[in-house]
Amino acid sequence: MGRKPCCEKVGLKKGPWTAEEDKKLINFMLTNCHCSWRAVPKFAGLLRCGKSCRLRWINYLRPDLKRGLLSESEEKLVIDLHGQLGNRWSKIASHLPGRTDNEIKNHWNTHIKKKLTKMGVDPLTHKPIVTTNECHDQVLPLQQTVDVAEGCWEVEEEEEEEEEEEKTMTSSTEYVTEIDASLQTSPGFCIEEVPLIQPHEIVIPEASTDDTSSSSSSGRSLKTDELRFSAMEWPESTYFFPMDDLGGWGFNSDHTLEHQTATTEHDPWK
DNA sequence: AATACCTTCAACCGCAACTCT
DNA sequence: CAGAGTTGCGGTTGAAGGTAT
Repeated sequence: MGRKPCCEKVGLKKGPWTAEEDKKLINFMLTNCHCSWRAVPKFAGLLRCGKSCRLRWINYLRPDLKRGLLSESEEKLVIDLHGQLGNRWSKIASHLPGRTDNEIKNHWNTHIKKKLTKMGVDPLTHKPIVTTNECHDQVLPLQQTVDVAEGCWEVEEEEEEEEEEEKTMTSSTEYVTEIDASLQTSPGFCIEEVPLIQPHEIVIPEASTDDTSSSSSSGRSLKTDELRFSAMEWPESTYFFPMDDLGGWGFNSDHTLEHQTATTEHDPWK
């Protein structure tokens, strides 16, 4: 006898989520975050199983998610952590605020694996890929592995000019420590926890005088437009897009949620 | 322009771990 | 303590978009 399925699957929808479903889930999660996932679809009015809702929320809708490709330092950190932890993606993700295990796993499989292979490092073992017998069983110390990785990225930087980012870390291990410290000091927000925000608590900040916040600019300059809540402050990585030109979920001026498809010219992630 | 092939990543599935009764 | 229910994790799939021919 098998276990009962996590939910009644008959009549439940599968596949990509629609904007309407997203809206229902976000509205529900922002006001009723303390009920079980199994009950979420029922109360949120969704024809999905709880598991699917959980996945959608955690991997895509959660407001503290960072979007876009992993930065160089994040990639290095992932390699470093993968060397220590293996395919324990959730553990790795816990060191990268705003990133999900699924995202990191995907990025590893599509980008990092290739990069490591290209530079002669086995992505599974983190050992150099060798053909000569003399190098068999030679295990690279972790730091050496990372150094090799850094060499590769230096080459890449020349090819594609990267946005300058503060990379003062002398090693990825140090970076891990720093991130852990920042997590511990973050103002009362845990990735695993969704803060209870009532709709009336949502406030929109005054427009910044900073030119870079104008809607015509691209990329992370939108930071100054990020919305804040009176009850608490969302972490740095939280982005609620203004509704004029960016895709994704955002709040209208009357504080209602709305989804909008991005125009490619303004979508910072394209 | 049409087609085939490749890449990406959101979403699914099965199972293990954890929690509750 | 045992069994049922719930949650979380990691592997895998497949649709969509991009690129090559």
